[in-house]
Amino acid sequence: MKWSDLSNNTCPVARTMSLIGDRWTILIIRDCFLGLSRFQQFQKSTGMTRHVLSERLKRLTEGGVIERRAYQTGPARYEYVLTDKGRELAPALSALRDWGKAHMPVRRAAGS
Amino acid sequence: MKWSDLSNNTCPVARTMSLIGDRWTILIIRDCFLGLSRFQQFQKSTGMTRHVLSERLKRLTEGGVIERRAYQTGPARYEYVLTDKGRELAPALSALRDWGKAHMPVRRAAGS
DNA sequence: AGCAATACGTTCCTATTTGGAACTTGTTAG
DNA sequence: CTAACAAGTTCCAAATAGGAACGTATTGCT
Repeated sequence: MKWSDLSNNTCPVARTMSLIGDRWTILIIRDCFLGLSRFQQFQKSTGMTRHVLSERLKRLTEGGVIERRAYQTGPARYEYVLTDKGRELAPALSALRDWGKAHMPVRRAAGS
Repeated sequence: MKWSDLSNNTCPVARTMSLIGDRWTILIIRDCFLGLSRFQQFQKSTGMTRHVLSERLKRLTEGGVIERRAYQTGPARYEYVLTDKGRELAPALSALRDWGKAHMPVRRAAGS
């Protein structure tokens, strides 16, 4: 079975992952909660490639988690902000953050 | 930047995702919460390939989320159960499930 | 004895996804 | 006229996932 066939799974966790379960996606959503909204901001903050960022933003927009909107014409520029649906991921993000704080200590880099 | 370089990120969400943020991983953890513990059970339940399942179980075991233990000798057979650390993912799983129930309706297959 | 079934994997090959860098587009500032 | 900014797209190589077959150790059936 392919990952992409998960969207009609009877399990709600599986359906959730089919939309936000790809690499990097949850970090974009985290950035949205932190107030970031622009392409370059996401790219710099997460370190992901433009290529993948572009694809993820498209998917999240189609999925209704974020909304794409022009913040200037001229050279058209867009930003991405959470929808109500997206904001309701707050409890999930909090839980993942709390778990990370409790169970995923930062390993100090060698030689520091 | 590579996905695999995320484990020492200063953000706890990023560190969490570096361990459980790969495809299928959260569905394995869901299955553990549902009481499944064996290789074939996970494979049947999620539909993922043995190949990937094997890799994920290794990683979750190394990460201390699950524990691998023999449930019979003879033909050695192993099962995988959540550790305390793993069980503490319950709030995150609940949040993802609730969000899926609320926002990810099942699209009925064509012709049903 | 010989064969199928069970069950945890590994191996091999192909297909899809990701990583990295360069390029595109439209406008303003120097 | 050139550089800078900012949101992407394009191209290619590297890594990961999908699918099927194979390996291994034992039990039960005939």
